Parts: sequence; C-alpha cells; structure tokens
Amino acid sequence: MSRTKARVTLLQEVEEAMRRSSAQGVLYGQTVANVAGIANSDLECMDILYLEGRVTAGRLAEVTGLTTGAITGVVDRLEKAGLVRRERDETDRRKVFIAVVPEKAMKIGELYVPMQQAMEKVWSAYSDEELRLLLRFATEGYKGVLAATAALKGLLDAPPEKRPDLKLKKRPRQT
Amino acid sequence: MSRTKARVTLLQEVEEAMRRSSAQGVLYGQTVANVAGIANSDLECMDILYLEGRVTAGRLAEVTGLTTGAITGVVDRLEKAGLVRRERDETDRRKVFIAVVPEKAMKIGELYVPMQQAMEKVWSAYSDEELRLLLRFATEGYKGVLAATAALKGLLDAPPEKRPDLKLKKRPRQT
DNA sequence: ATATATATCTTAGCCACTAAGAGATTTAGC
DNA sequence: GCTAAATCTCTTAGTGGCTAAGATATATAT
Repeated sequence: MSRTKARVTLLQEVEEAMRRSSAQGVLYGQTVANVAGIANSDLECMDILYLEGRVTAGRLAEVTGLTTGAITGVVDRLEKAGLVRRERDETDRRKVFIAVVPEKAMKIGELYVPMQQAMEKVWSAYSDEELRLLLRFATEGYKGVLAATAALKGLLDAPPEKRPDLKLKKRPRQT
Repeated sequence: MSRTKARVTLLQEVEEAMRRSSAQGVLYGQTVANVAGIANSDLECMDILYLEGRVTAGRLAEVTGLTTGAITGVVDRLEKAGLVRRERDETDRRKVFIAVVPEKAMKIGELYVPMQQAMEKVWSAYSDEELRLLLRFATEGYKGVLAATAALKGLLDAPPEKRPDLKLKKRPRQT
C-alpha cells in the first residue's frame, strides 16, 4: 500500500470525520440520558445490559471502569426506576445478577429511534457489499480501539520516564 | 434497494458493531482523561478546541451541553494546567476566546498515539477507494447523528403525550 | 476448622455540575 | 446621546455521583 501525499491526506480526513461523528455520538447519548432523566453512567449500564444480557454487578464495574460502590448506586437508581432487577445467584450467593426489565427498558429504547432512523437513512444508500465493508471496518475498529485502550492503560504502569508527565493533578485511580 | 431478510440481518450487524466500537471509543476517551489527570469534560473541551480552533466560552457551553457556569470551571482548570489561554475579544469585550497552548496540548495529543496507531493499522488494509467509502460514511453518519440529536431534543418540547413518559426523576435541564 | 479470597454494599468526603443571579459590555429604541 | 433590553461570562449555594476504605456475607483452600 503506497504512502503518497494524497493517501496521507485521505487518512487524515477519515480520522477527523470519524472523530467528529463519534463525538456527536457521545452527545446523542448524553441527550438520551437527559431526556430519560437518568445519569450518564446509568444509561451506559443499560446499554451494556442490552448488549451482554444478564451480568453481575462486578462485571458492570469492570466494563464501565467504575468502582463497585458506584455500581451499587447505579443499580439502586435503575432498580428504583423499575428498569432492572437484582437477582441473587443461587449457586454463588455472593453474586448479584442485574437483569433488565424489558417492558420498562423499551421506553429507553424508544429514545434511540431518531438515531436508528437517521442511520437507516444513511445505510439505505449503500449496497450490501458496501455494508459488508462497513461491518468489517466496524468490527476491526472495535478490536483496534480495544487494543489501544489496553496499550494506553499500560502506560500507567510503564516506567515513569516513558509516559507523558502532565502533572495536572494527583495521579488518579487506574481503571 | 431490496429489504430481504439477509439485508435486514446485515443492517442489524452493522448497527451492533458500530455501537460496540463507539462504546469502546468512549472508554478510550475516559482512559485518556484518566491518564492525563483531567476531568472528562475538560478533555472533551480540549477536543473541541482542537477541531474548531479558538472558540468562545459560550460556544463551548453550547457544543458540550454544559452550562456556562460549568464551562467557567472547565476553563479555570485547563488554564491552571497551562493547556489553554483566555483571550478577551477586543472588538466585543464581553466575549472570552479560549485558545489552546500548543506545546502543552501536545502532551495530551500523545495519549492518542496508541489509538492512532491502532487505526492506522486497521486503515492500512484498505484501498484508497475503500477509504473514500469510509470517509463518505463517516461524514454522512455525522450529519445523521447531528440531525437525530436535534430530533431527540425536539421530543422535549413536543406535546407530552408524544414523548415516552419515564417519570424517573424531575425533568432535567434541556440542553 | 480456620484463614484467605471473592463479591457486594456502606459510609464519609470530594468535586463537577446546575440554577439563579450579578457584573460587564453591547445593541436597540426613542 | 441616553436609557432599557439583550448578551456574555463569572460567582455562589446547593446537589448528586464518584472514589477510597472498610464492613458484611459467602465461597474456597490449607
């Protein structure tokens, strides 16, 4: 694959476009939380529950990067809102599974309709083959970002002289 | 464009893959903020400043959906960290432009290197033509999400019976 | 059996956020 | 030009979600 000037420019354009759209995606999420009247983290957990199904409180902490204490708060609020249910694991009674309550959770799902419609509209202009390319890209991109996240976390444990020393505030908790 | 079962499945797969990768992108951002030792919103503002250049405090509030009071806090912290500078507009002395301090901001930029490398690796496998498709998609996707965000916000002002009444907590501020 | 590990919850304190309004400057109406 | 309204940022008080540390309950290992 050549590295002509044109290609470098193209790569930069792709990067910026991706960055913009992903930033706007974040804002959409914030708006959803806003309209639903729940905290951002609460919505994020609902999303994880939607993608992964029934998961333990501990796993929510792991995936979101929040402490278990914070997750207790999240689940308390979601449970009070009727969006999820706590279910003790009968084979290991320390564990608490969090399960969505589909009827209530659907109301949250409805807030994604504008987004889905917008995306539907965009996608409808692409052929099956083009969509497969996008799917491949999204899948590979996910793996890439996952690896990058791990690499970045690695910097925290790396020898101090190797990481950009920003000295902004006391070194925070390392997720 | 046909709507065969295969295509519907394909669309769903694309949607889920996009959702996953974008969720992971959010987590990457959180990790960056974490490593840099600055708040999430602070980083988001740095990102906007990078994309838009020199902008007013008010515009930061607009774009992020935060109140102007919150932005004051963000800019205070960023300024103290030396990442940005406040510059009063001489033609309209009410306005305050926020400008990045490139030398310091670069240190933040370095934290995106793992991400850029990962993306570079992904993109390197695509031809120029394929990249142009991705660019087109990202650009259209951005516009779509932007419109969807506006539509969702519209729900807030819509007749109450039209919006999913979630009754979770007191109706929050509408960005 | 006792000790150690694991999973969740509790508590105290912190910090970013909102809401409301003050201060400073500009624009509009007369 | 002068006053009133509008615009832009900052200030203040109060709220709520978050972390850190440790308590509680259950499971596993020696």
